[in-house]
Amino acid sequence: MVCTANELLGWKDFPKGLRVLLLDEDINSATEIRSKLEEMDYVVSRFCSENEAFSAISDESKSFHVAIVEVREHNKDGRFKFLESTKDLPTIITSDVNCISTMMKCIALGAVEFLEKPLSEDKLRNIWQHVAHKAFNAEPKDQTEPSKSEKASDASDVDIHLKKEDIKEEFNENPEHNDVVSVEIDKYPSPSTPQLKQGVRLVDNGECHDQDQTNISTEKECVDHDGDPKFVETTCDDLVVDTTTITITDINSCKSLEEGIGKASSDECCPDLINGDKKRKASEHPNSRPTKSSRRKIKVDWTSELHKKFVQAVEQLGVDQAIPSRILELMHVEGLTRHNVASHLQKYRLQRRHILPKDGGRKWPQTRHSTPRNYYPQRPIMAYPPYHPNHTLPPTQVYPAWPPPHSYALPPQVWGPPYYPAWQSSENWMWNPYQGLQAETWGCPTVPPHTSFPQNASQFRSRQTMEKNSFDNYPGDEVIDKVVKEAINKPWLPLPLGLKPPSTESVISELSKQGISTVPPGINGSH
DNA sequence: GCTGAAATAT
DNA sequence: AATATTTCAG
Repeated sequence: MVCTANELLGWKDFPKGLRVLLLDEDINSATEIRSKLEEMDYVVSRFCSENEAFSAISDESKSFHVAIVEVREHNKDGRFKFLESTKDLPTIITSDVNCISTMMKCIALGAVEFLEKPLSEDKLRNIWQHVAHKAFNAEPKDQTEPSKSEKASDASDVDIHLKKEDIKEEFNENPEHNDVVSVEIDKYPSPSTPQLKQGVRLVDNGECHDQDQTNISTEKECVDHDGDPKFVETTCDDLVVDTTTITITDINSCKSLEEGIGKASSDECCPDLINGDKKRKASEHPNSRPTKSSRRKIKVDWTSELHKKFVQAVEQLGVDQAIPSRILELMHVEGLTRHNVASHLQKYRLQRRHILPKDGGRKWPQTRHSTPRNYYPQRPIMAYPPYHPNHTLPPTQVYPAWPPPHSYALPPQVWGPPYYPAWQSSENWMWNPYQGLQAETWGCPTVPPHTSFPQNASQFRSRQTMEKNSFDNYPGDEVIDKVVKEAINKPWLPLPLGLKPPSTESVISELSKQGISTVPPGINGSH
């Protein structure tokens, strides 16, 4: 009875000649359907009762590829029986009464599709799909290869299960419907329409069995990915449910750890905390709160803010005196270790060494969430935050004291940007108020090209002038000479570490000479 | 015990 | 490949 794939492949002009069993009491509708089907070169046998249909089916000489069965309130029991008895025959249910519970039961009993009357040509034209689907679906069973056949039946089971879930879910809101369906669903062994399958897959959220070996592992992978520091940027887009879940988890863990901070966090805290969790899990008891002694060190994410602090400290000490322990002291970041600082300092110095000899290397590898800030041909870097209409900030907010008080309250291993004005997202952090006034990158304060901000430019030019003065404090050599020259010629480039920034007083006095009287607080580490 | 450099890990 | 941590000699 069931059309095989081979048959289909050899079927010339498919679906012409498709034999359709039509079970419809209503002569008018039956006639209409028949004529439409016959127009499409389908072969239609119409029956008024199940018994007639049964006998036709049992007649070896006739075999049907697909059935269209009309269901009404008074005949539904018989139709249910018909469905149960003809599970191999793809059966389309049709009715002019759109009773969802009846239809659902039909579907549960194996009907491949429900079509509401009247049946248009469009609806009827593609009924062959069920035949094809059945044929291809049934193919493995016809073959002797055990593994394949097993797989197929597994898949079928999954589908059934999913369908069940689907139905239950859909019926949850309506208990009355629920028992109609639930009684017999379990017996349902049979075909599903392509549509159903698709629907099922869409509904599939990974809760299901079998297949879930795959799903689960995928999910695990996803989780692992999420544990990766890059998670926030690279989410598992294709697994919506998983992503959402993980994201929520992330947010939660982030929040819980943030509670100690009592302030808005940056995007960055989550990945790192997650990362830390992951590491802990990998090396210790999962879910256990890590004790300071036992846990492996959590990787410090040197965010731009943290690094800013670092550079601040280094500048404050001067390169010569900048040693890890003192930097650490000045940074006032709880949980940060001397080792962390030492390591960072090492990198800092190495990079600096690489930078100093020539200009070409004036780029620092950017930390995550950082954006290259050295050359922005099309997007000048500003030393002041843009004046957004919605963000009229008081001066103290634009130039907060350094370091901000919050940072002292940071819990261990949380070094998110310590001070983020509400308007400042990680995306536009480069507009931060310190820039240009503090060397907040690797000794690379970013200042606007003076064409954009003449006022600032003159400010910085004057700073550079003064730097030349302070340069006298250092033993000169060709390299330094070159560097200083360059620093003067290119005031927007970073101030070499070997050059100490001028004192606040001298800056103020210089600025006032140039007619700039308003100096925001917090400059040059003066808090 | 600290520092800085190198090695190693992620 | 970049960057953080760990190791190790001084």
